[in-house]
Amino acid sequence: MDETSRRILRLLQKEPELTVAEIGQRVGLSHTPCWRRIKEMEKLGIIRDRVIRIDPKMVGYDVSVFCFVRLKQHDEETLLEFERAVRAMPEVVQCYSMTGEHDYVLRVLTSSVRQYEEILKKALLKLPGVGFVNSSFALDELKNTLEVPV
Amino acid sequence: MDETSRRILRLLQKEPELTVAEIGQRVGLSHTPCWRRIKEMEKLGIIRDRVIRIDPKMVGYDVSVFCFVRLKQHDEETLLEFERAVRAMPEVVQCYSMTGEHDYVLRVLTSSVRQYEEILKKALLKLPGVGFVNSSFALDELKNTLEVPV
DNA sequence: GGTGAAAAGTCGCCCAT
DNA sequence: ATGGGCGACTTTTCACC
Repeated sequence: MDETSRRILRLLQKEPELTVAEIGQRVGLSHTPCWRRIKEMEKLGIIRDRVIRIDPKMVGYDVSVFCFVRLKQHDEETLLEFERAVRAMPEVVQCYSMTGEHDYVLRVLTSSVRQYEEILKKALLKLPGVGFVNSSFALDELKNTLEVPV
Repeated sequence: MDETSRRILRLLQKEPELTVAEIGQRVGLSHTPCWRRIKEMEKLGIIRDRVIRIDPKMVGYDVSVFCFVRLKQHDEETLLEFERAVRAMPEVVQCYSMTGEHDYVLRVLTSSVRQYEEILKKALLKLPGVGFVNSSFALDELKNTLEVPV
């Protein structure tokens, strides 16, 4: 990982449409070595993958909810069950275990506040081991990027 | 947006490596109409773009911090300044304005707890209008997907 | 809205340096 | 390690149903 590879990463993040040859050109490499560096970074796991981004609002998900969860018990089994259940819920797009007053923070996509009620009552509060849930609605998404400073 | 287009979206999300021809095959279309549908969804903004995902841990960002911010004042100008400043900080990968006890929640990437201190003192606490900051560290990222249920 | 062929362009991989 | 060249494959366009 030298400066050239970092420049390639920056370009790939900023302008994902660039072709390998174009990236090579901008970093002063012909397409073969540039391609090899990209493949190497993929193999190492630095580059995880390429994904498409869908605009949630365009398909009916107008609301993002942050949902702070405390568990009743903290034994290994409860944790694993909870985590498995969360991963299986497609509306939950992010989930982190946390320090501080809450055990987990989730971000949940819903079409409306009303539908969030549903998800909360029917799914979130019924997740394995859940003791306490505190929800905050996102009024606006100011920033949501995958770009990592390199 | 009929069921066929939704199936295309699902495939694009689950298996981004698929070629247009393969996707067409799976949804019962030849490659041209499939391609036209994808382009249409891009033009409509349903498909925002294609991005590469870098593994933050692989480039030295081992810690995600959730940072809850309350502003001192809530006039238009303070808000806009704060939001502009947040967007300019590359370590801040997500920022939402919120209902509830905090005005904003940010997710911040750092290399260590120590470096977070730095960012907190030198940047976050100095953002325009910031009154109060409460930070929680992410112990583990259980889920972080861009997949939207369609 | 659908098909199929053909063009343009990119990638992936050989080899030489 | 880099650069050049070439075949294979994908995307994109086009003519037509």
